[in-house]
Amino acid sequence: MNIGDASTRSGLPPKTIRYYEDIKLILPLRDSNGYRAFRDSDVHKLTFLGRARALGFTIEDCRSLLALWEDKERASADVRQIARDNLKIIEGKISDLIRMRETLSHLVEACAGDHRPDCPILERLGKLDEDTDTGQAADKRKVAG
Amino acid sequence: MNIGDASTRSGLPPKTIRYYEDIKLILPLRDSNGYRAFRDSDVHKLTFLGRARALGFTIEDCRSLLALWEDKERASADVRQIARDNLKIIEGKISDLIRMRETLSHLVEACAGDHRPDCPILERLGKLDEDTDTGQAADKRKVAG
DNA sequence: ATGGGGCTTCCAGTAGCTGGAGGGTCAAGG
DNA sequence: CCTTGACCCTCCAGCTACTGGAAGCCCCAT
Repeated sequence: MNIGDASTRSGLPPKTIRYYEDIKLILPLRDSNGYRAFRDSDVHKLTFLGRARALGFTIEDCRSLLALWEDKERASADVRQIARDNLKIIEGKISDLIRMRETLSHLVEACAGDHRPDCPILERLGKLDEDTDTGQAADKRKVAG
Repeated sequence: MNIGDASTRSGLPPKTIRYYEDIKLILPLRDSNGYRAFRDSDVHKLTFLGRARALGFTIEDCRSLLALWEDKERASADVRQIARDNLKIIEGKISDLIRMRETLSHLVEACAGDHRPDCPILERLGKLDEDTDTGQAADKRKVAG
């Protein structure tokens, strides 16, 4: 199976598949003409990767999950730990984003949005006195986006 | 004022400040020794930028907002439009992340997390039959993170 | 033989910084 | 006057997870 078919079946773009080979997440065979030759097991892995990525797992998480997936002796606790860590990260991003949404939606509502220059949004961003810093919880964490 | 003080006052790391100068968000003066010389207005802009970034605005948004902030003839509608677009993006990210959290938390709960290899998480990721793709809504949008 | 699509590699760029090397500057202390 | 240490400078590289594009080979149908 060539990369085009593997792409269709796994739902991942060819570019992404080549990238995954590059970083050694998959190791497809090669035909004599140099074309990648995907086995069903490769496609299966790609599908796995697509789903894991869609659930927010990083590439390195995926590498670990894939190894655990292939290890029939694995302990489910290992998998669960990775998933829980990811869940924590996702929850952190959600609360950061919700805080942003709160602030931003209040500001948007407060802004007349007409031809006049008066704008609570800019006032808030430029205010000198108060500490209007909105990023308290976003200290170390990379805020989603 | 040197970059260290500007950093302390604005809350942004020196590296970030240099980067902002690099991409021309700010244009501090220079002392004869080559050190950047920050005016109060520069620090004020940096603070503005820090707050805008904390609210999820992109660098290019920030550039526009800064221009509007300086333009005393601006229409508040222009500011509001940028803020609303950002709000939409944030809301999209939130719903993607909430979908991920849903799926992931169910899976984590379903997983025994012990020494045994049975694991619903891996089963779900590797399943062959059903379309368990979780990323329907995340098509084009870059899912937060 | 020619055309078109698919495949290959490699290079560069995206966003928004961050880390580090290698070196200049400045004020205080000995 | 010299050293020490905290600053500051520039430039290059790297992070995540791809994506776009150029240049060129391969294969099949007409």
